[in-house]
Amino acid sequence: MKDKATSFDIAYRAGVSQSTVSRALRNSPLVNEATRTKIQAIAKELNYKVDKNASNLRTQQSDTIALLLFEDPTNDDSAINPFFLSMLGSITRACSNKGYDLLVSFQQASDDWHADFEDSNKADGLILLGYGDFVDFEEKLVQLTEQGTHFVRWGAEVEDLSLVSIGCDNFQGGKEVTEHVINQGRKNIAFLGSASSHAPEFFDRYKGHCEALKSHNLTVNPELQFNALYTEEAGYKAACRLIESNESFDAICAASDLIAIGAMRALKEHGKSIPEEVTVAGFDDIAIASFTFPPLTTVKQDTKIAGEMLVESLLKLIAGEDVSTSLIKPELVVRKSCGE
Amino acid sequence: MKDKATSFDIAYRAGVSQSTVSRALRNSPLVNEATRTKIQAIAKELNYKVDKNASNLRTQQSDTIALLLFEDPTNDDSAINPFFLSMLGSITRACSNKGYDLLVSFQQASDDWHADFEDSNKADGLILLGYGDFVDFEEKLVQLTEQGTHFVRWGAEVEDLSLVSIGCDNFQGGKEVTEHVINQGRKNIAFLGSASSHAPEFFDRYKGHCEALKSHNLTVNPELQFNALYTEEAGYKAACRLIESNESFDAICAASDLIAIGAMRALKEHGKSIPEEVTVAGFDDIAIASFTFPPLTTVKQDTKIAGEMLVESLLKLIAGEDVSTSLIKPELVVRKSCGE
DNA sequence: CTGAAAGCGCTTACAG
DNA sequence: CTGAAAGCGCTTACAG
Repeated sequence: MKDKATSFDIAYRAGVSQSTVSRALRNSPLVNEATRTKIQAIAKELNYKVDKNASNLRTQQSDTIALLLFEDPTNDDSAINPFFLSMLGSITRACSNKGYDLLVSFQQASDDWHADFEDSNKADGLILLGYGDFVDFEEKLVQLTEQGTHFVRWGAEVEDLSLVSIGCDNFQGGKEVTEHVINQGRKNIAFLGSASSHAPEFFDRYKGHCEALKSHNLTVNPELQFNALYTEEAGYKAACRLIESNESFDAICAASDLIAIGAMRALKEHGKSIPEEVTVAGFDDIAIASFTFPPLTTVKQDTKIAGEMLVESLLKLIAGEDVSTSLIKPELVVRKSCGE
Repeated sequence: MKDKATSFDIAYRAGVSQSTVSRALRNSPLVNEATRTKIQAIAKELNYKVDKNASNLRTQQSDTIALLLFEDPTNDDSAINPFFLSMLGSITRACSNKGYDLLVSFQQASDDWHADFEDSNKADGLILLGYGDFVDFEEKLVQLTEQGTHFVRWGAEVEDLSLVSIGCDNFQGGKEVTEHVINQGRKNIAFLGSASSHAPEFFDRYKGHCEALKSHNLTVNPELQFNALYTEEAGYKAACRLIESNESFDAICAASDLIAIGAMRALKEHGKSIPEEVTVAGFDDIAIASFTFPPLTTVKQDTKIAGEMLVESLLKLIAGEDVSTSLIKPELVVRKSCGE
């Protein structure tokens, strides 16, 4: 491998100063047209690329965004949650489109992740994405804000904290899907998913769920809510508890598709037909949802739009513009798991 | 936001020189224990982080790897292929474990992607991942090699090119799955997937497929091979062509799970029962494969191991060690789409 | 329009 | 064990 060319090499060949080379390569209008053309030709010929470490050091910005995907530590080695994987893809694409590079990092318990990337000048800003106990997480958000770090996060809006969140309107989504289930004639509807401030997204979906029940004059039976977090296994177990509880139920609204899929597995094992005996609905619309049997009725969170909004909001924030928290509209996707 | 602290700020507070600060923070054995402790305490207090641009510029390395995911340009805005998405996740995790950062970039037609990251000193090496016409792609690989870029790629081994590839033993996988189908009593087995050097992975799977047929004294009928590339839609269309061809067939081996899923859709639409009338097998074992109806028998490519091997091989390469191309063992995953 | 020069914040050979 | 100094490769105010 030959040594990399520097701007001095180009200057030498072009018979100009290194400053002029730098200007020409940045398309500065200060530089003479002919000189610029010549310099750019030489640069191309030498396969020259501006050294990003040097230019970033000089300009104190990196044109790079860091994506921190934090996960439940219990979930160590297993597959990444498909919804977040899809977000990862969409954010990567949105960054490419904006000419930014994306540094991706998975975070576990490490307690100083919050600042590393921006403080070490590797990224101009951060996108936070993931799950885990929100109460623990909140402290870190406060720290980040205090340090003046530029960041946006995916998730539910947080009261009393002035940070930019992009999230799905979970309340609305939970309400719409439950209304659909009610319209299919179901009355005893269980909710599988944690309903506490430790998992605010799920909690909002549950609140929307309850709202739908109330507005249709159905009673909210707390015995029909079972906690479950982020895995298919959690959904399976919650459904087993529901079945063994002897509460009567004819429908399940799950706080996520993965939970719904686990619930379907439990129902099948217990000989319950879907959707005849029990209908099942999910949330997220991950790719798998179209392929379950029966295909899963769910609420789509548009990851493509979400990724674009996260990136755009962060870039505005970095540019010093005002950015407001915003909600993405959920969309009911009717398949067959709640009847035709 | 207060200004970031530099090593000079720390030096000032600690009453030592900046060189000593730098040494202490890098845990150099040269530095006195007490001095080091003191300096590190101050650094922590000031929330100091080494400026990576400066240190990378100085050391000429970045502790960063770039992942280039190139895609078929026709596939512009749709979802990313789930198999590659899963690889992305596993590579990210493997990098984290090794203490490297990962720069992710999607590449389309752009014709000078090959060098950008390493030449601009943003990354120490490259991982190439993706699909598209291999013949076009090959030229770029040659260029990369000539420039002395450090890179590894996921994919089939390439003769005559000395580059490091990590890939699945596609021949073996194609052979095993076909043998399974034969053992289920099927004789007229169609293959859905391109069989040409433009898609070497698929081609190898097809070769393994043919080998299995031959070794069981079944004739290879070229009329039963239909081209299809990387999408569910392509699989659907190929299966339609198969059905309309009036060739008789009782089984389909697909070159990927996505193709298999598309084929299942076509079969169902044409009223063919799976697995009774036609069995279907895929390749990859993407997450969706367990949830199709019936669940898809397929060949697993272990993305977790693959990601680790790609990262480890690249790090060795960067360190100047010899690395050999290697193959990952495929694993037959029997579900119900080929009968019990 | 161009050049000489300073400086971004580190790491590390050199000298002690 | 520690410090003074050079230098990594750029960008950009300053002077012309």
